[in-house]
Amino acid sequence: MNDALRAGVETFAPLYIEVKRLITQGLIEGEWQAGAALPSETRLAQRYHVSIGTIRRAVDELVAEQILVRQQGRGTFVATHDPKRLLFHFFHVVRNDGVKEMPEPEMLAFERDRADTAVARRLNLLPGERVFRIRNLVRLAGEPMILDELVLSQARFPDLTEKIFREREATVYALYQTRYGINVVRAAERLRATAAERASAKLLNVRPGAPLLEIHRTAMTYHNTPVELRTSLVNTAAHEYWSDFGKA
Amino acid sequence: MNDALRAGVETFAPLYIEVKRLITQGLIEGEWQAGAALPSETRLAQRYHVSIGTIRRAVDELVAEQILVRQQGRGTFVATHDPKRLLFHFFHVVRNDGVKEMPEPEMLAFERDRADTAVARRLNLLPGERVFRIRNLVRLAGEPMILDELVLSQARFPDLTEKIFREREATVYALYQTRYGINVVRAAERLRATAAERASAKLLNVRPGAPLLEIHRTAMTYHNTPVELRTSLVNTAAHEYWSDFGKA
DNA sequence: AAGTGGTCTAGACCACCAT
DNA sequence: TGGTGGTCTAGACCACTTA
Repeated sequence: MNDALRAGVETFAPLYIEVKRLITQGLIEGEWQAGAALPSETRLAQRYHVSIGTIRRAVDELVAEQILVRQQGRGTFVATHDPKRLLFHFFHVVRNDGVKEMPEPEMLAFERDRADTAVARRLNLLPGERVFRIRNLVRLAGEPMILDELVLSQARFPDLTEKIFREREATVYALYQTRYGINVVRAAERLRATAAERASAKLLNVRPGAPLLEIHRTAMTYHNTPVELRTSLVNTAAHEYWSDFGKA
Repeated sequence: MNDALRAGVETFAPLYIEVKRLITQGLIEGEWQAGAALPSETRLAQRYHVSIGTIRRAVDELVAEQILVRQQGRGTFVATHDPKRLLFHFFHVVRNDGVKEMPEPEMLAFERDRADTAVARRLNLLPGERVFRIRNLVRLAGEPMILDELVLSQARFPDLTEKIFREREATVYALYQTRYGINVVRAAERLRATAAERASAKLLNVRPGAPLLEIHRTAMTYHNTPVELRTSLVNTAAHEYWSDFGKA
């Protein structure tokens, strides 16, 4: 594109970074929906007036970030939130012997609330903005194992109701993606050990004061924009949190 | 290299993977020591009879794995275990407000033992092989915060003594690297919540039964070969474990 | 000024998938 | 058979470091 696309951009970046930004923009604007195929690399090269090598460099990074998926001979696709992706990329609790079990969530409460300063900061909202608070009990192999609370901006999920959330057919992130066009692409997690309070202990079937793993997650969409806060309490008597999935 | 280097290799892999393997082999054999510069990409291309593009592809991956470090205009270097690398890549405990504090370890015990079946499996040893067990109390900002136990194969660290370990000048991984030529390049960690036992509680200055974060780490060198097991007990009253460093 | 890594190009050939 | 991604090449030019 030789400066054509760069015109008007103050700060110059490598071409492949610009191309990556343009592709991401297309994803944000819904030009390519989840599961859809992108144009072939040849066509993308024509469209952005760069060589195929530059396209490949940009797509390489989006594939590394698990935003796109390449399939040789078929094409390049927008990653979808199927159960497999959830398990491998966003769910890190594993049985002691290494077996991954599919989480089975049950909604306990669905409330409307307002963001305090901490929530506002972490969700990029103003203090006092409306949020949903949703509590779930998650079972593994039928046993209650995780208690979590989600916080979402009402502005971002305008018509979300308790019924929609409870009766969804797929994972929570698939709901965000299909109904609201919000594609969660990354999650940052912070962990600590804590003691079970009476209410949590009862739900998780442990004694009050028992050690639980507390996980604070911020789930993000493109450009690291936060869209969901989640606090999980995990009974790690027979399970562990695996910190390094995926690498080599 | 057009099949020249591939001759004798049964299972064909892309050239850049072969080149990556050859460079890694050079690192294992000590051809390039920690901190040293590799030959320039032009020279590597000549040496392995491939184009510069293929060299770059191989080096790209080693850089992504933090095994090599590129510096434009200067060259490509073997990553060293300086305090900064430790903090950013291998030490995930951070103060609640996000400030990273440099860990200050104090050796408590240095013992010789034999591997039980679990240790043997995780360290790729035979049950009964000799190991070191080293316990440390780690302070953050002067306060006791982490209790850890390392398990190392005596065969891998032949002349290691209590004195050498205690009087080392740099980090543990720098010691492995400079004295034994073992470069720790990756660590896998599994976490759980546990209750403080009497002895640990006393050392960490918490009450018995207080929740502690238990971290099981396997530190690995090239080809995911395990070289160190480490179990840490962390007081997370004012600290957290950050799970996703480094990404975007 | 010389040498290094960083970007970008254009094109060849291969492996795989759909039809 | 035609289209897709995957690999590999050769070379140009740029940005940065060192001397």
